[in-house]
Amino acid sequence: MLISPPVVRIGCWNVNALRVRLPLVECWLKTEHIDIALLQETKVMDKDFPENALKNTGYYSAFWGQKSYNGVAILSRWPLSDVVHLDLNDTGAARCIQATTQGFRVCCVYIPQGQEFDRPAFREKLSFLNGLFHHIAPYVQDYTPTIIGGDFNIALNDEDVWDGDLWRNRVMCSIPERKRLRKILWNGWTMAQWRIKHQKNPATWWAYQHGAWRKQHGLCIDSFLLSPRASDLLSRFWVSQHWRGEQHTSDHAPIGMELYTRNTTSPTF
DNA sequence: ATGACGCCTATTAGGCGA
Repeated sequence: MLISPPVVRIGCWNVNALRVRLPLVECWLKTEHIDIALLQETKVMDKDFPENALKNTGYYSAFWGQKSYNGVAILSRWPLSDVVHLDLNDTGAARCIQATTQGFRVCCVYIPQGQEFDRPAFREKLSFLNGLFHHIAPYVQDYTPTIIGGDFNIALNDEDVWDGDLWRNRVMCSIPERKRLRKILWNGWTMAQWRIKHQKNPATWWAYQHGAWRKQHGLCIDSFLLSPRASDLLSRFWVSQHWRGEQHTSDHAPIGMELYTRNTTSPTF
């Protein structure tokens, strides 16, 4: 029986294929003392998900995968309940899974990258963002602290990109997608990055090509969005960029945050 | 440079991601 700690540590990582990354992911979970993890791009079907290996490492898991692409999972030291698979843009892609654990509602999202403006994939990206807005809107005023974490594939501002001028109006930085993410934020969600409020937010993704990591050509596209109640509990936020420098690593770095588990004064919900 | 890197699927070449 685990004793409730005063804080809970939540991690989030686009792992780019869980099976090849499992040793690195387990190393990350252990060294960063992660209690709850949100994983994207697991690229593994449910029948092949390494549930037993993770159980032996100390985590329950909820997962929704498919062959070759996409795939999301939530790991927790505590049992997961109310697990739902959400097809937010009616494409059938395994891109959103939600569960409740240790009193937190956790929603793990892998937003489509969008490819090019004239492709269906870009319309599906905007449609996913519209669907996400509506799905999470009721949670803003809910007393259960809610966390939306994942790979948003959107750099919200030019300051979130290594070269804002070069990236302006390209996919991941364009006005339509930024508007949709900002609309979600304006509805009451807090980006965990705001807790550390740098001039430039720390990057979370560097392309495998072009020596992007070596040149520090990165973008901030991974985040946690916190409901007001969760935002009230936010203690720390960090980007663990060094994992991007490992051999055989993902093109994303993991992010993490610490939330207090104490009660806060209840407003009149 | 219709490239590059790395993973996937399926068999050594093509699709996709970002």
